Amino acid sequence: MRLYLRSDDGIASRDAEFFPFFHIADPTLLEGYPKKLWLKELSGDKYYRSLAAFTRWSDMWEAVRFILDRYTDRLKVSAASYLDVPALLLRPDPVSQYLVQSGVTLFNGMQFEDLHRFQLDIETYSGRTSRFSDPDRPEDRIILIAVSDSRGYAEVLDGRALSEPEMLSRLFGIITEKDPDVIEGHNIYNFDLPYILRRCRLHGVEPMLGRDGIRLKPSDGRQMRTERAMEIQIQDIPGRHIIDTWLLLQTYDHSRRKLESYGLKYAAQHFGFATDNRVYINPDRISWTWDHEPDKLAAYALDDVTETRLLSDLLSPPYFYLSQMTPFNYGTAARNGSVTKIESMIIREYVRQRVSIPSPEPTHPTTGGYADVFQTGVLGPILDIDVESLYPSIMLTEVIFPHSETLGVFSAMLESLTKRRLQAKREMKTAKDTSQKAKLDAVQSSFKILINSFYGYLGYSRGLFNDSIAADRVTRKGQELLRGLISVIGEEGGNVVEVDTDGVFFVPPPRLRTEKAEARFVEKLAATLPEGIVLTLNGRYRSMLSYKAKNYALLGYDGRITLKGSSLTSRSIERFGRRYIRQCIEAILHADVSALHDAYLKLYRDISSNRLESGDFSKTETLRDSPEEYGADVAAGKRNRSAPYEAALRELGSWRRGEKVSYYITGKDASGVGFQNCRLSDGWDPVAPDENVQFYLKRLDEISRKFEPFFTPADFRKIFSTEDLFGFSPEGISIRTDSVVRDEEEGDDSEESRMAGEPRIWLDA
DNA sequence: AGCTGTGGCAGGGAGG
DNA sequence: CCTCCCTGCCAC
Repeated sequence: MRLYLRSDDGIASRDAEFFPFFHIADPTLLEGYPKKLWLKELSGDKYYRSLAAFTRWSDMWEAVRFILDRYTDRLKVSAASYLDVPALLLRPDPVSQYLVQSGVTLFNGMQFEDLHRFQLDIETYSGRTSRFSDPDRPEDRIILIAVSDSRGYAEVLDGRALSEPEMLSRLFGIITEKDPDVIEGHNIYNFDLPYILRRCRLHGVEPMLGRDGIRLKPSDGRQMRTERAMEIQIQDIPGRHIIDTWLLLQTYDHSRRKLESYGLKYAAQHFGFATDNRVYINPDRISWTWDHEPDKLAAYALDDVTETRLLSDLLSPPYFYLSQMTPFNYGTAARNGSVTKIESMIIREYVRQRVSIPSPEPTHPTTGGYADVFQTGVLGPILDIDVESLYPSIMLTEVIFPHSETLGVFSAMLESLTKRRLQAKREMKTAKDTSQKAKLDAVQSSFKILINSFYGYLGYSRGLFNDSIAADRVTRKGQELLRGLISVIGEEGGNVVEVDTDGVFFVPPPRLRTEKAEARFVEKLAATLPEGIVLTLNGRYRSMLSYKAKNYALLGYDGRITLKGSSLTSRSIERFGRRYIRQCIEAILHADVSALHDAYLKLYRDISSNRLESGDFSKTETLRDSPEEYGADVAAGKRNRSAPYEAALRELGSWRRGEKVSYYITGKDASGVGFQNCRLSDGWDPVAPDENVQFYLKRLDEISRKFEPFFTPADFRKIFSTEDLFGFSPEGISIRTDSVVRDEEEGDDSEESRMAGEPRIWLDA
């Protein structure tokens, strides 16, 4: 056994802190030890030969004891349960979480196609209308299990022919027999697997999903804080990898932001692999369909697993290749963040060179992206340009890297990944074979995933090599580039409408008549940027409705309208409001003032005469905090009472963190306090509607007020009112376009304006 | 154990 | 009334 400790020439800036680790390498000596201890990746024994591991299993405990003896006051020691790691360690804080691999990587030489992938989807029954099926309620249960695999197999286990325990046993039988490497599902982490496990517990069936049983992780419940949060109960299915296409879809959309929902059916349509005869069933009609058209439900479930496989075909390959670059196995690589991956790669080099690792520095608030709106109203035509990979490009051209990272791994990695990505993209273009093309595309996407998080790492408070001053320099440079671009566009006769971080929407100079001329103009703009900063034309639009910063609508040359921004699209706006906003924007973009008035009038009448359904005026919100946390915060005066929580307290009593509830406002007048006048939407009765008409009419007017800036006050009052006894006429009403006046340099408070221009970073004197 | 960042808009309640 | 604070959601 060799034990490496930080050497005196280590690079940690604070000498008092260091991180010992041990490293033992020689895989062959591991043979003869119990499989359970050293087999983790069970895609077939042949892949284990490349695994580095401890010389002897007992060495690990020897090392732990050694460290404990010396550093017992500082180290919180935990034994890693995996042996596919040659180095581990144990320290008070972050490093311990990283599995460090020194040499050869898992899955080396394997292709994505080599994996045997298995898809799984369950349909469940709910005895109560419009509530999710609950695995802890005896009346609720699994009614169908659809399975398929990447080798053409597909089957539906049917609750009509089999009891629930029989279905479960059959499922485990199939999995054991097929013995796949990967189990895939849409939202499988949050729904299918936990549901299956709970039912297994209920029936006393062993959940034999893995090659060696299933391992559970007690949920600590602390993970619900973040957006991506989930209540993962499954730590691992030994021997198999779990791929959740729902998670992959979110990650995919994080950088592209094109998806309106993360539903499987929506994704299948978005990516264009939904078939014409696909069966669609409204989620809240599943139980009804089971009672009345069970065959239809079976067909639906089968379509689900098919689409899951196709979605996975598209989204999961990059993670397979990431597992070849990082010390994370396939399933983990598809689940953890990219910052973790980058850091593990850096640490790997430090381990290899036996240089110690610094601890994270406290982070300071840093400058962010530059966002601004210069014009509001309807403008066109519009060009959308953006700087490609703005922050990574700045880091490379300006040579901005963490100061504590002395080996230069960070910059070398970013450079090499960028180079290799470009190369993969080039090869992809010339590749003849479609499967080769697909592989290269996956490889270049996997590089992109890493490249995009180098900047984020700088400001990440728990990054071992973080450097928020460097992060601030990057964003400042980004702001500088954008401002430069804006002024050049202005000088050339363009009219900048809206800017955000790395992109600009502008009206090109009127002298440009053709698409070609626009492209040449963009090339000219690109030429004004420094070497290494690439500007591209992202899109062309017939017109744009500019509302506020980060809030706008685009009308494409194909007639399609896209809305952006929380004030126009947010799910926290009632459905009737979102629909109404879209109608209004469509009308404004087409300069159809009558349509605006009609939309207002119709909605006004629908609300007044209770013609809307609860789904139209309900709000659906996530209960992020548990009943206890909410109660405590309210009692402590840290937060106000709010309608969704109060309604849930009254009607449900309790809930799980992260559960969503729909509620609406009741009562007679619009001035009441919301949390005292609300009900869960389940209780709404179309025969005796009790929604607060006055309140929702007020909401209609509030929402209408968004369009105030586009009209003169008199015109606005005419359009958005019901007072048209003598008929409404759009005559003489036009849509306003305004330059946004900003009160810079007002001089009212010189201290404040000076501060605004100052770095937000402060350094110790 | 597992967790990238900042900036902007909006609604609701409490308190001046 | 208005302002402040908190929370949620969204753009990049």
